[in-house]
Amino acid sequence: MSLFIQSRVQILLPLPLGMPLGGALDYILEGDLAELDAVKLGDFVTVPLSGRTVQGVVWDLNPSADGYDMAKLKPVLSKLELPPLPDLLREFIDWVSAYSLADKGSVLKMALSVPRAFHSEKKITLYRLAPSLPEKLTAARRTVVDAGQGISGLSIKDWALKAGVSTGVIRAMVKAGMMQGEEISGEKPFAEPHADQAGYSLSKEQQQAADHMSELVRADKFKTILLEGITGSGKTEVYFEAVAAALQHSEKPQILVLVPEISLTAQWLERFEKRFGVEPINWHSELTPAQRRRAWWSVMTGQGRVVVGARSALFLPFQNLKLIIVDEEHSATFKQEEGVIYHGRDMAVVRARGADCPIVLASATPSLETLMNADSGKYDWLYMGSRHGEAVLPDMHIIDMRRYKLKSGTWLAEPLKNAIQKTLDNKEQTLLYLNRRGYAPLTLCRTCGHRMECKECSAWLVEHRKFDKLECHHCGYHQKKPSSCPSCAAEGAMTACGPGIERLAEEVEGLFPEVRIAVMASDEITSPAAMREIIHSIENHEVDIIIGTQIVTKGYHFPLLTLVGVVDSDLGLDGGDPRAAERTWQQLEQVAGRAGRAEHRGRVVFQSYMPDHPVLKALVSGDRDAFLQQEADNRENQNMPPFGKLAAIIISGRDRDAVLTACRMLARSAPKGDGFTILGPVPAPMSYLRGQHRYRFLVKSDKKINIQKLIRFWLENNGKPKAVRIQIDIDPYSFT
DNA sequence: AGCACGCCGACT
DNA sequence: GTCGGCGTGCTC
Repeated sequence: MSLFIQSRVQILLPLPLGMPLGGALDYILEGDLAELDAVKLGDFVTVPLSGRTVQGVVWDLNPSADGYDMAKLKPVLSKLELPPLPDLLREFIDWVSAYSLADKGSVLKMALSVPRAFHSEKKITLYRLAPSLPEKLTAARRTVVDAGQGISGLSIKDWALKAGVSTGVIRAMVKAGMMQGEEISGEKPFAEPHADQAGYSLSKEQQQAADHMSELVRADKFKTILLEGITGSGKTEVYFEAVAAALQHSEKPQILVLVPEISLTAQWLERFEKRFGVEPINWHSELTPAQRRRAWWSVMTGQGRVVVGARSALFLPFQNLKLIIVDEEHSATFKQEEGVIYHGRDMAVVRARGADCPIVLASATPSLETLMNADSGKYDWLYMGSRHGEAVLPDMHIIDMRRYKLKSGTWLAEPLKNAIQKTLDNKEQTLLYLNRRGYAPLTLCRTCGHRMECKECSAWLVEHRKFDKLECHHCGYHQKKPSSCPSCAAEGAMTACGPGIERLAEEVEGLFPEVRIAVMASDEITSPAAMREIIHSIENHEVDIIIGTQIVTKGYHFPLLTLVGVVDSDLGLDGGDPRAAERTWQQLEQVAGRAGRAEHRGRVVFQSYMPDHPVLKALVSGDRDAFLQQEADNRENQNMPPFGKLAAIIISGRDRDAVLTACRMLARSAPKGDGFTILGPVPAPMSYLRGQHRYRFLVKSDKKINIQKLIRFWLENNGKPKAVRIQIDIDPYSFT
């Protein structure tokens, strides 16, 4: 009779099934699956979808009956024998989808980005000694029994290893019934971190911050803490104490540490291992499928303790999340710009609120948003203003480049060259910072002025002499450098313009022929192992001068590094982006922080053509507060975040006319009202990217307006524009 | 994401 | 004539 019980359920499929309502699909539960409690929220099921079978997650057990035509519904085919997706993760997915206006299926897809995780799950068999054993045993079997007292479950291989016998002995014992096997579904567990071994000796300031955080961890409640510590103040060691507190405070706690670029954190991993005795669980996009499955399962089963990962780790199925740390919280890398567009730091706070656990935002240069939340008392604010140990803050000054005439094709002014020489004489290290990969950012024809541009993007092609090519940094397109001008055919007239770090390295080699140089850029260092190697060679003083881009700003600590030269401090200061100044300040402050982190006093030199710019003045005078206050005032006057809300709507497509038509349509139907304005359309910052034309609207509103609702209303009251894609970016990161 | 449907170019 | 290119649209 149970055959006649039927009920409607909603199943969310990990597929991008259309915007903006694209939610779960309706199916019917029938037969055994319709029995009471046979299927629960979060259960994994298989369902038919346009002729094939797909996996999905039960999202609603009692959907309103007026949805999809009941007669057309198809049945849920089967339930997979798996634990359900945790409630908190389901709620988080709902929240992220509602906030970012990305459809739920896409968000679920991120959470389930585990190849074949619930398909062919690994089975491992663990063995234990049988409760009663014969009196007489062979010598080998005796050693196994002696070694195995109180051991509950090991694989055959681990038993053999433990007892020092061959696997044959164990196998025979299994066959003879002296061992009992239990088949466990799942992956090999990760080692447990040791929280109780001694930590570091902390300064009084560090200890206070650590104590405060540990107390909040023990309080076991949602709370956001800004841990602000100047570069070199030892933030990592301090938040490790909060991690230790979380590990000690509860049963099977789980801890998430978000870092900006996981593949570049070799030093961080070493520090973690030193403190906790084991490696943490890594989560990032470059894991192999097997690594990914193992990490996901360890989190899903509650076995995994500490995960360190990129922003996507927020979507792991934690069972018992007790603490989140966001390291370098100001970092732009936390903003995901493709697919589901979200800010990892902001979503981390939401995740912590859902899990009702504390979250620590750590940075030497916190974002304006975070500082304002701390200032208003919404966040707890811990400040560490002194460097750990003997280290003192570096001495900073600006070189006014207008006073020096540089030979063409060179970028280092006299005072910086002298400073480098002096540093070399002292047997210390120099870091030259230039945030430009490649040899030269522009190649132009001296005869006709033709510029080498990407055909698919509105960007110049950057010369990479090392790889003998011109490359687009936006889409990856590359070609050989032409010997004659593609426009006027002039021979040998193609000229490199402007500096990239390769070219800077060339200049340095010319000036100091004897020195050992390391060039650090993302295209040179392609693996964590390569990074580790280069870091070690710097630590071992096998390098005198480091020439690097962005990636050197990430928390490295080199005791002998005493001089930092910022080759072009003005990069990124022009252009109307209101966030440019803040970003440049953060970047330069971070780079400057690399200097003099041990007993040697550091020195930082900024080369600039705009020495009076507020960013540089703030850096040199150390008067951060005045600078940030001015930034805050600017934003307030323009009603920009965090004072008002902002969203970008990007219309893109291969066919420019279709894009413009869609824009006109949207402009015509743009809602009007109080408390908000819709600006645009204008060409987006990269108006032609990967062969896609891109135009943008900006929606700017007061804080009290529900900007998501407004955008939904607008887009839903519009016919579906043809042949274009509409992307919504809530809280866009760059807003020119 | 798949998969079907559909409307234009060069092949036995 | 038809094989097949991939643009467009739909899936409970």
